Amino acid sequence: MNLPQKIAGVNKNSIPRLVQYKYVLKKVLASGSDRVYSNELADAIGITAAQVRKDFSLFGIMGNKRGGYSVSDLLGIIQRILGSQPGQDVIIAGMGHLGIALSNYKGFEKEGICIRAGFDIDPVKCGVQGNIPVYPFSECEGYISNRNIKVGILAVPADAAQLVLDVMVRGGVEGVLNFAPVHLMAQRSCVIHDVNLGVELEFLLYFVNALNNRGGKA
Amino acid sequence: MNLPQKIAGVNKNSIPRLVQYKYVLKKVLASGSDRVYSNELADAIGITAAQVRKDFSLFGIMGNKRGGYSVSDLLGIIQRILGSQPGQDVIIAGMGHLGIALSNYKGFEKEGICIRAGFDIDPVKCGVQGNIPVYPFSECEGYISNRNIKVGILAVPADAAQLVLDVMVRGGVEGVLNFAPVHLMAQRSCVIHDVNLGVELEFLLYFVNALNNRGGKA
DNA sequence: TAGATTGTTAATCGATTAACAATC
DNA sequence: TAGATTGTTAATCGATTAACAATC
Repeated sequence: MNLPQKIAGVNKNSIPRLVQYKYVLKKVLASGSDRVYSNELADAIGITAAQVRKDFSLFGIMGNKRGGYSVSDLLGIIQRILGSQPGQDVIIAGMGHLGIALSNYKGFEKEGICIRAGFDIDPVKCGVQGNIPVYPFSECEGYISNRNIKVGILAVPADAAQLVLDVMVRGGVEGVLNFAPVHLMAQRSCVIHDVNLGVELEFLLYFVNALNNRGGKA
Repeated sequence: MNLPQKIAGVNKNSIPRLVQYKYVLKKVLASGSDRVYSNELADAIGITAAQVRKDFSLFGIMGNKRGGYSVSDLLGIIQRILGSQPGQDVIIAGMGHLGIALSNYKGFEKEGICIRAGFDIDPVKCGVQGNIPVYPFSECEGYISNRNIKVGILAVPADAAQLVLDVMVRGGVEGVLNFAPVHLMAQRSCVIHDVNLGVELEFLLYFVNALNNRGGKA
């Protein structure tokens, strides 16, 4: 199972934007202001004000016809929609540089996300890496089921990814963020969201190359 | 400037799929086969065969009404479309764990991509990290212009990102893969492609939370 | 040939943009 | 009030899916 196509008719593309609005709102709030306009939010993330209002409309978010939106109210509503509550525990399989980078990621904490532990087959990587304890991969399934972990990050090589996913799913994980460049299949119901860094870079290269071949040396 | 909206009427979503087809085709070729069917490609990346044929149709790629596609031919055509040629030089600004992870990324090399160097303000990070030389950030602009680097990866903290982008653009970069969680603006023409790992994780969390709130404890 | 797969067209679906009435 | 901003509807745009004729 990949991403579910539909959650109650919600525009899938609006979700990452809600997350971005949340980030911006926190900055605005920290800056002391409690009022924000749709065009300010739009500028802050590089979209149009109409898009912002449309997103809000889809989720029934209402502002004030005159005075924009209350930052703190809006933040609360968006956090509720996203399910951002304290205590969202996550584990990481594969503590290479990417795994460590994610375990160090600033800002997860203030979204209520806690990276609890890492797992690796390499004993050298076990112990403590950065902020989190790292255990042998053999303990992964038990850890997940004992602590009722719902989300895992897959940062292992491509050829190990399916096997590691199977272990995570057996442990009881319901969602996986997959950085391995392979298409995975979950045995049981588990949402898989793929992030392929190679594809992202090549996607960019396409546009750089395409623009050059238009202007110049094609 | 963010991603250009249109390159000659091409479906933007088909580009990352072309990259994925390329990966699959290389595997198939390595396995010794030189024939592939649209449904095989579809299964390998988790989409439908109709989507594969539609993508090909958009780029004028033709197979054989009976026998599918020649893997080697198809690979050549897709590589030409993507501009995958040897000698695509890339540099990285910010050699934290994410920067190092990217510099170690297997598989860039066989796509003709070469991560040439890293840059960091921290002298401790300079020298050699993994596979590439790391220079003081002060040398970044000169390096880019001297070596005619066209693409940069931004793996620095959010508050440094705009400044580092400005330097890269002054050096002559035409495309940037940005991992910093801020919306950047380029002075001159430069394609910016954002990858926000926090957003990706929260996007996944939304679906996990939403599915739970449907079935159970909402 | 008969069967299977392609390439393309038309239909559907979904997302974004534009426009504007409502209203504070 | 006059002006400005919202919330929503309609129009547009783009992407995916379905269907099927073409054909090897």
